[in-house]
Amino acid sequence: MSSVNAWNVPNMIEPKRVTLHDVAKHVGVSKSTVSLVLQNSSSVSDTTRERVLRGIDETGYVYNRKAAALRQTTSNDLIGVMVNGLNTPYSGEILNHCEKVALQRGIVPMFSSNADQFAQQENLVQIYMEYKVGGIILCPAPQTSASWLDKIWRSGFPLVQIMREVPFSQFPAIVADNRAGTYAATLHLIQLGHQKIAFLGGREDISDYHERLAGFMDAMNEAGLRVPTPYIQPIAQSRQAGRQALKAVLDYDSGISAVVCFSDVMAYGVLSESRELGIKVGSDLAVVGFDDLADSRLTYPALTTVQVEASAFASQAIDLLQFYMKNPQAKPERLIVPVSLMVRESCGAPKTL
Amino acid sequence: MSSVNAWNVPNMIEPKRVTLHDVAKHVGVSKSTVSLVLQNSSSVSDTTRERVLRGIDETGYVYNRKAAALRQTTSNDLIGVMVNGLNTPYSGEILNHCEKVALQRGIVPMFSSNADQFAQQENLVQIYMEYKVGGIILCPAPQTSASWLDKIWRSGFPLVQIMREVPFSQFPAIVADNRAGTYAATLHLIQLGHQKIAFLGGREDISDYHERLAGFMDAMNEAGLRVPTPYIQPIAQSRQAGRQALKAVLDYDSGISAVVCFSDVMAYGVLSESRELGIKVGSDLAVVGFDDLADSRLTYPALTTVQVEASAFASQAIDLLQFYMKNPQAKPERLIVPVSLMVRESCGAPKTL
DNA sequence: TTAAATAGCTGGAACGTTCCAACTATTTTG
DNA sequence: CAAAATAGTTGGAACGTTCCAGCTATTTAA
Repeated sequence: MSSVNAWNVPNMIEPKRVTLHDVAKHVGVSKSTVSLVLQNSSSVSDTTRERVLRGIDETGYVYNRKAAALRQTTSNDLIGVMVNGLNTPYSGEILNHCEKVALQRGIVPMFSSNADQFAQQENLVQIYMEYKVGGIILCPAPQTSASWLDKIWRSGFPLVQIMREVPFSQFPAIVADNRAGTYAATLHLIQLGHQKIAFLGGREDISDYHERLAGFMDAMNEAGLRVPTPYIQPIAQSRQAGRQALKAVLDYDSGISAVVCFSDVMAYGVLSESRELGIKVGSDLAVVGFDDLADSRLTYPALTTVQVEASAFASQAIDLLQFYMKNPQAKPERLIVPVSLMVRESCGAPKTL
Repeated sequence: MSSVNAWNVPNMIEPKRVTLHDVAKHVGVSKSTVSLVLQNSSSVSDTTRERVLRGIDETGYVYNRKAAALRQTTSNDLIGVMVNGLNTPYSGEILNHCEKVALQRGIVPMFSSNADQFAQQENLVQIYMEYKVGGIILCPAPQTSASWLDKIWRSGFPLVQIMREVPFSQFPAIVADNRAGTYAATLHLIQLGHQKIAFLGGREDISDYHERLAGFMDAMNEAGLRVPTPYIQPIAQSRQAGRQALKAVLDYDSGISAVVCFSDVMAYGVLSESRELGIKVGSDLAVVGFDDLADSRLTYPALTTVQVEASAFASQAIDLLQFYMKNPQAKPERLIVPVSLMVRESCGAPKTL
């Protein structure tokens, strides 16, 4: 083994930190000049820039963002991004795209999750503030109030909501076209001849649930189809919940021939449960999801679902946040991410045609 | 709507930042005292602590971590955690548990992903250093070298590897008992009477692949079973890859009756493809995975798999990192996370018995 | 030819903490 | 009762940057 091992090398006691000043001395300029080089200032000649850059390399200098941020009046290279779960598939997509976009723009995202708990959200937003982030992207936990959001803004931290929004608040938000999505999905099922259609999953204390349910109801009402209360099963959203919800709803009415799921993950649960119950998805039961996770085209049968591009959330959220970081007084925008129904096999062949 | 809206409130121009000094003046003590209160120092009387705390509340003071960190010699309340993907299920579990553990200990994790690319890893670790993290937890990207790890250590940043480790390096690492895991899984299949068993998925440039493959080969060799080269399909790991790999391997030998998958995600792909091909998993084909994601007990059939507790990775990684932050010269530990075979339905009923 | 403008660089003050040595009461010890 | 120890508090010097106003040559304008 050619490499030197850590325990053979007791000199990691950091001989001394190399600072801007050290680089300056080494190169023979002032620290101000070195600082200007780091900031890509145009008022430094190419030759000195060259020399300083080399000096930085030779001394092994590493920039100290903490010191920099202390002096700077506004910090626009650090933002907080809080989702509702670090291990939920759709959030994962968001995080992934946020990181990509942020890195492209030279801004560093501090990721965290509120785990759908307001207390944790409060705690972590406090930490964001202590780190003096330039702004916050937030998927608000249940029980987040408009006045709380207001408090954050007034403390000087621009904030944009994603995926969900606090009811009756008017703060910047980027949400999917939830209502249109479930409407399209439900309409599609109705056109296939289904009449007894259930709506499975979601939490009643979160805005997107109501929007998606509304889209479903729109289509059902327009078609004059009845929706008995037990057809609606708002029992959170997880694979497990999907399995339970399907069982519950079929228990109530075994004639149900189609289900609209709050999310793809719910739908995966429905797929599993169907298989267990010996129900053939596609022919016996039509299933549609919401989100269009990468996996959804790889299930069998492939899942019909409403696509919401996670990358759109990510890039628009960062765009919008940066906008508010520059213009904190600007009018709050509410952006709608378009959706599109991806028809695959899980909704089956036409029944009436 | 009772709340005041942001755009009605043009006074968000931050009247002025409240500092330690302001709090001190407000309470009538020195800034040093306020600082001591913030650090929970025992050398401040209960009555003044009380007063200061109230003062902090009244002035709306928010702690400035950047300023604090600038003065502190060592920062042990901020660490970097880099996984190989923000949107891969197992990494999601790790992130989730890391956040939980970190928050309990009052340390803030900066999450990021190297996307399995060394260049991105280098870039982000540089940023970690610029933020003066106290240490780094890293799932190393392919092509990470021992000398690179050494460089990080020597710059004063303790680092522990998780899930994988750089070959021929001897730096702290926490890895699953990969070899024992696939050995147990393969042995189980052999005992069920299977003889033609394939190994699907994984990347040859990452350590865990070789360990898992070795465990598989151990069991096969011990049983005297042949493993033609095409039985081994190292084509990354994803649901898509799982589908492809199964097709490829059955194409080569349709007599294969069992597959050991590099990961659960691979196995999900195998499950989907089997269904598409009309192969009954459990009776026609035995499938085992690796990881035991939460979903794996909810698939149909439920997936037999090797369980590796993500929470163990998370808490042990943070433990170990904190240890090295305190004792940078300590001998590097290599911790093995135990695994256990979870027998469910996807490996089917005994064949020979 | 002189005044004004500019390009390039500079030293010092500031940012908001923590650390340190020192200071004052108060309590304990011999 | 004096000396020593202790509990509680304090001001000032760091930490490593950025910002600002100013400085010196050089170039441009009049």
